Amino acid sequence: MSVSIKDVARAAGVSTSTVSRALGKGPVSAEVLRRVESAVLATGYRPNLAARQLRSQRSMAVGLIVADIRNPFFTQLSRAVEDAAYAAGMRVLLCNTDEDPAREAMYLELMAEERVSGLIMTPTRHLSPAALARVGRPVVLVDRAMPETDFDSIVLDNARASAELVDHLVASGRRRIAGLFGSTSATGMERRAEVEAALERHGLPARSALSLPSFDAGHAALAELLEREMPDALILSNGLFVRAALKLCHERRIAIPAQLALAGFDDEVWTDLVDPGITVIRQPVEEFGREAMQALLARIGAAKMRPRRVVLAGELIVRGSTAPV
Amino acid sequence: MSVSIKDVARAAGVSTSTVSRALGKGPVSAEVLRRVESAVLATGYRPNLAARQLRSQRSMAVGLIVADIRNPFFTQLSRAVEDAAYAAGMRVLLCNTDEDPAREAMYLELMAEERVSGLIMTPTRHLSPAALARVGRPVVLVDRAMPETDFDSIVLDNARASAELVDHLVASGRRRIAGLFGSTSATGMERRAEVEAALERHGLPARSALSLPSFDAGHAALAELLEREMPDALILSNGLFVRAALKLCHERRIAIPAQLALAGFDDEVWTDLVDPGITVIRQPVEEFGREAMQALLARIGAAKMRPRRVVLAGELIVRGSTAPV
DNA sequence: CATGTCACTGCAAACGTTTCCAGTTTCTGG
DNA sequence: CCAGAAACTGGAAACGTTTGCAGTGACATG
Repeated sequence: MSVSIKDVARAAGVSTSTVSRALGKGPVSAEVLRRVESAVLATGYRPNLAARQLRSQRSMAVGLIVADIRNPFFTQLSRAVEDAAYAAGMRVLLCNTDEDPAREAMYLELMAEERVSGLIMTPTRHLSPAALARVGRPVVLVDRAMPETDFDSIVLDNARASAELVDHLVASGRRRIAGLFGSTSATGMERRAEVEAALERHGLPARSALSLPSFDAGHAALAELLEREMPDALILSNGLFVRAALKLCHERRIAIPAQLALAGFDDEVWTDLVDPGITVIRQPVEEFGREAMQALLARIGAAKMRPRRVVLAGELIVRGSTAPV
Repeated sequence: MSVSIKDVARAAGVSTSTVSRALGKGPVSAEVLRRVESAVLATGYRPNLAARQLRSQRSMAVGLIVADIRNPFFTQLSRAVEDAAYAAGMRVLLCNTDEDPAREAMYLELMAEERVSGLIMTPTRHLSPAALARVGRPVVLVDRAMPETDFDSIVLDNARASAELVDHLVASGRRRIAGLFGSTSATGMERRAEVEAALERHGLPARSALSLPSFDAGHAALAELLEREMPDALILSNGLFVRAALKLCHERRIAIPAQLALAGFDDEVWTDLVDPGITVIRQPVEEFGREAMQALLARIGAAKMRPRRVVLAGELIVRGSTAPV
């Protein structure tokens, strides 16, 4: 049916071992190499990756587990990871957990079955390090990782970014600052803590809420938050929440920035298209992806290394949504 | 090293064949099934997918080749495909061509090597049917497909959508209607032809330009287009172009809809957050993905079927960007 | 000339499954 | 009670590679 290495060997008049070595990096004579190459062309041979993987016990595939690819942050991340992976001759298996620990666990299983050579993921808060270790492959955590984790991790400097946001809002005259943070991730928790700490440094009260990181959940949480006691500024811990906040302001005819200032994480494509533009922390997402892949390849190469943590700085982009009143 | 089916067989006191049947759907006694299941648990066995694929010649993976996952249309599409695929017990291999025929060809090669059991793709205009057939796997085209293609395809009713856009703009008083269309896809070509036909039916002149489907290229093309002769309405054949047009209007302080009406394809998340909201054709993207996967599975099941074409209707969503002046 | 080294090659054994085949037991109908 | 079918099981042969081992010559070194 399909043409195998045997057909190539026959066409080139050599053994299958020699073909294998000619295609790989084993030592072969120039003459044989030439014959094998033309035999490959003549027969239209394509190596069977399953056979190769079975024999060599290496898969040339990495897993990428994110919450939801439709979140632009993860979209960008995945694209960067794919590019880096293909450049290194590896393929990517993408999974969406929808922040559901059960799906997360299922996909970890699947990755183990696939014998991926490594794993990049944005874990939920509920994933135990033990479960992660049980996968038995190198793992790199991106965007979300407890500070004291045993795995390599690439994260934003959340302390600095949170402080910058708070400082900026205070400088622009806001005093009643509320925040909404993702409830499922270590990152959400971290940003909340850092925002509260920064507020405390200014001697201001902290009003923070948690929500599942989805547009609808965020929208509902914000509605409730604004209901209780109207703040004069809102800090949103991710792009979905920023969008939900903006939508809510439109619906309630809340004037930005006059009545309410808006600032958050993630510089999505539309943040400078709306009026006023939204003040955000831009995260170096592409760099997250590249660094993650690089860390993973290093880890695959040398399993025994102390876990490495890469902390990247965000960039505060000031727009009209936080203009002084 | 890793635990194989042999270990399970030994633990359960049966042969490997029986374990295989117990795990698959072969006939086994209840007693043996029980023993095998507990042996699997006890040993922590995970089937080796490479071995399974090698032996059974089936890969349980489908390829998905799109232009760029960062385009929200493809993001949504890929998510829908993934969901449908995982539901059917299949994995997805995602590739981004960036509209580059060379990369497209390379990924087709790769898919062949992977022995994917099927392929879903949004081809560039330059991909020859012959090259596609050479992959030797079932292929389903999504979003982009010549009407007379030999492959299954899922497409938008571009004729109707284009006519609706034109009719709406004319009804709202516009007469100098220009369009920008993606140059790399059959869809861009089709929409251009249909828009021009609709304009002709109204006895109006057609002014259309082509551009690579990226934000920057679209932005540049639009700048040039507006330079030459200012239209009173713009039709944009994809979400990137809509965004580029809006950005350009902001930069040039062109008033929407007073000076220029904006309408296009793809209802991205921000189209109702900007002011005025953008009039668009909403495409049933999730349905594209589901239908594509379903068609692919059908085709995998029965190779010999006449090619089937699914045409889905878009929905015109009228917003302020095309309000009558 | 003897010896060792080196570059190259082929043989054959894996890698972990599934599946064909044949064999054994148990059930069913007459 | 027998024949035949049906249900279940194990043995062994694949699937297409890579790779350890051993063998061949060629060539340099002493």
